[in-house]
Amino acid sequence: MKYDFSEIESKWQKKWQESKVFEAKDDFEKPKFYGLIEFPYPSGAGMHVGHIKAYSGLEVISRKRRMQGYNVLFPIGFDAFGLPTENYAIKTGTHPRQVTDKNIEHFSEQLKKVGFSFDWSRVIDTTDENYYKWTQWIFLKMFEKGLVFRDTALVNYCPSCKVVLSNEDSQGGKCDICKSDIVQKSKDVWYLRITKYADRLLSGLDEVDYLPNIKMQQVNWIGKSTGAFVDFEIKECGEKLRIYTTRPDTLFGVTFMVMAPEHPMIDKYADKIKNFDLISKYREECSKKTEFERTQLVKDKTGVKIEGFTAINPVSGEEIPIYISDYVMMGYGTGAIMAVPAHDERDYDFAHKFGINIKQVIKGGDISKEAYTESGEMINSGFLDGIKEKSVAIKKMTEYLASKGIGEAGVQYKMKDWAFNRQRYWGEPIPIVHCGKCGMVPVPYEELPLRLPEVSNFQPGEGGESPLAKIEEFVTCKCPKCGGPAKRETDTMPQWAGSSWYYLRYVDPKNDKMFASPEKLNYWLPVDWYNGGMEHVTRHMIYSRFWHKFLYDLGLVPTDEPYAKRTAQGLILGPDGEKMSKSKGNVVDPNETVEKYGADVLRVYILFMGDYASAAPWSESSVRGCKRFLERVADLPGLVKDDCKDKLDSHFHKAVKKVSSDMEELKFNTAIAQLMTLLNEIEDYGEISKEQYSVYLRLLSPFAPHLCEELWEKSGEKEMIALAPWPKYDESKTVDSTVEIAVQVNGKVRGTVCVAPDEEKDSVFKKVFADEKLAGNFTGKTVVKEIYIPGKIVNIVVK
RNA sequence: GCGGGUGUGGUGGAACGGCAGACACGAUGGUCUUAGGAGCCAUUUCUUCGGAGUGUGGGUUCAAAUCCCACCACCCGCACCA
Repeated sequence: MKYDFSEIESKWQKKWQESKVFEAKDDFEKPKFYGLIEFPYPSGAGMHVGHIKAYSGLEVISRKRRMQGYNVLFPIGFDAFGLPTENYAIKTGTHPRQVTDKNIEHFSEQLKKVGFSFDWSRVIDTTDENYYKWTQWIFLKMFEKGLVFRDTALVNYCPSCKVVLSNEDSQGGKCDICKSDIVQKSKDVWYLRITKYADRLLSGLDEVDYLPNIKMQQVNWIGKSTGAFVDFEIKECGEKLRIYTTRPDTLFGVTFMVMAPEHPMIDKYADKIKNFDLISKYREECSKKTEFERTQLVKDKTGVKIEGFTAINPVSGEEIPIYISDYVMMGYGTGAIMAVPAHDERDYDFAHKFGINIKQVIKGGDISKEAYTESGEMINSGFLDGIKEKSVAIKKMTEYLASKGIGEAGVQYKMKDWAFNRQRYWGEPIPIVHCGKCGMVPVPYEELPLRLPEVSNFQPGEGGESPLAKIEEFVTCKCPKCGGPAKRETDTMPQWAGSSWYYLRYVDPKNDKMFASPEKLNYWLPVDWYNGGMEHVTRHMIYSRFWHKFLYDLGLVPTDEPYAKRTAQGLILGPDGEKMSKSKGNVVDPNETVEKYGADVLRVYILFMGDYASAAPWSESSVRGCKRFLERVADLPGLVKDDCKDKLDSHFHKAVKKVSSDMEELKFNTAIAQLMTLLNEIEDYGEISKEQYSVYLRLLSPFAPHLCEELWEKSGEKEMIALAPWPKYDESKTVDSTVEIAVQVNGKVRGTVCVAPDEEKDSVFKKVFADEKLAGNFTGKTVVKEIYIPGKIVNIVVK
């Protein structure tokens, strides 16, 4: 058959759309499969090959599930709020709404050309007011439950985008969007109290099936540590300075203490500090330091001794000096530490620079050279002396602290509360009203959605305030509580808001009474399999797990965790092996491949190019190889014979087994390789039965659906292959009647012998020793040991 | 620095502790052609043809790419988290 892919592909894309085969049915009797891919941000640049790889994995799984008889929900939507669209709108003077609509249309068209089996009847758009109504609704529920709070804080601020960023969006001190250096700025910030869920976000990981590296990253991100809080009295003012430590066992080794520059006690007792001028100067220097300086100068500790403050070690009674230094941060623990230079590298560096005494309390290492951070026998530690186990010493000290009322066991997390506002136009308005009399008042639920007003200028204000602040009609309003004059909040939600619950909306996208009906949620949740990029494993995933757990606590969703299983695809690198980027000029446009080789070739190539979870470079010549493969498949009908012998039968049973299981394990490359091998075998043999042909097409159809539909139809089938039953295999038929196994002598392969898979040992060795080619290996030697693993190998040890 | 991962032909990559290099790409030779960046056939880890080979060096085992120990290189997270 001539393989006219463009004709075949447009024909079947049209048929799929018209017949609605990929629309999920709310048939609660059928077993369900909910496959989720990360919905794209519809950028003006259009689709990237990375999108295709990200979607292809679950695309083939979803197609397989339909063939296995599942009711499949494989939805698509658009995460369309966000800065790039807004920046483009500012640049071109177009409204973000128009930009978004145009981009979504363009994106949809491109996705359809690849033949993804998405349910296009459930498309969602986070910027649609019928969608963001519910984003605001959930926010108000959180407000109601005390999970939303406002605070003035030093925030990560991007001077270029003029926007406050969360810690997650400013990793490494760079803006996630424009890569500019972040500065610290004092601002009013809305927070979501995600830390309240820290422990459950951590323990919930035990119940889900995420790839190990994904779990690990989330565990790291949450960053739980256990230790103790200890109170040190300050002699001069009598107040207790509370610190957090993971090493209470080293309490006897404390030789100084350090406070963060922003620690409130410094201002509180300014009059008692003799060198306050010096301290103030140091604090100023710290606030000016860029993130770069702070991270690059880690080894070079700076600080100032607080003259006039002396702390008292609560267990030894020793008097110890207190310093301020920016190696201690206000944002973690209590903003103050006990320093044990003998057993902590950072404290050691600091003590070394400032000439502070170093007191060893754990035996081992060489304290004159470096801090000893391993475990060992406790010394110079009063009642802990002689203990060799770190955990025992920690336990004993913690119990002692608690019994004396000078401390207690404690837990800390690296994860911070979620800064939840942006001073931008293209986001969900925060539905809160500020009333002089009543304070912060939520917009009543029945007034949702709180719509974005029409604005002509999307440029943020110079002071970093939202463009909404300039719209008088929007800002001025009545307090929903007292009816008095009030002002609306003008900040909008961050991009991560809409994506925190979108998988819930897919279940019931047109519901106007609720974000989704309980019956439908009950049936479809949890998401059975979620695939996406590693870059979203810490931010988007943790945020959405948090929202989900919140909704679960309100009884609004049926499961504690949203995603039962999570995998991640590897990057597609440029042909040069580098990460694709416009500046390197190594970006591959998927549309060109579709035009030139067809969507089926593109799909097969992307899944064949390498291990799905690893990065792999693009290779156009390999794309051509996949084209050749499909062309040969298109010629397969010529080999179909009615009276074909069943010589290849076991090959087919093996292939069904391998392709089926490889797909489940994300090993699409070897699944396709198996189909290639089978094709080679068929061509070598020269004929194939009608039934075998049918099996072959069904196995290949998730990967190359257009071509397989066409061949399927040509072979006389009336129904689409998309709903044909997935082939089954017979385990007993995957085993050959004879196998050729290797014969090793002293571990080296010396020949082979043909035996039955379960042949008796005696019989096998009779054949081995009768073999003329092998005989030379035994002459003049004594057989010491005979090893036979049925179906695998023979190894003979001789001397 | 900490955490995780990877290391196999010219290339992408296969390989439940059991014949390393499946499947492809590329290359070489042949065939068919006015032509070949098409198709088909053959060869393709290295080799002094004895063997040697999965980053390096040890170990466990009848048997190691695979398990254990040490080291080296690269990639990805986090980064003064007390």
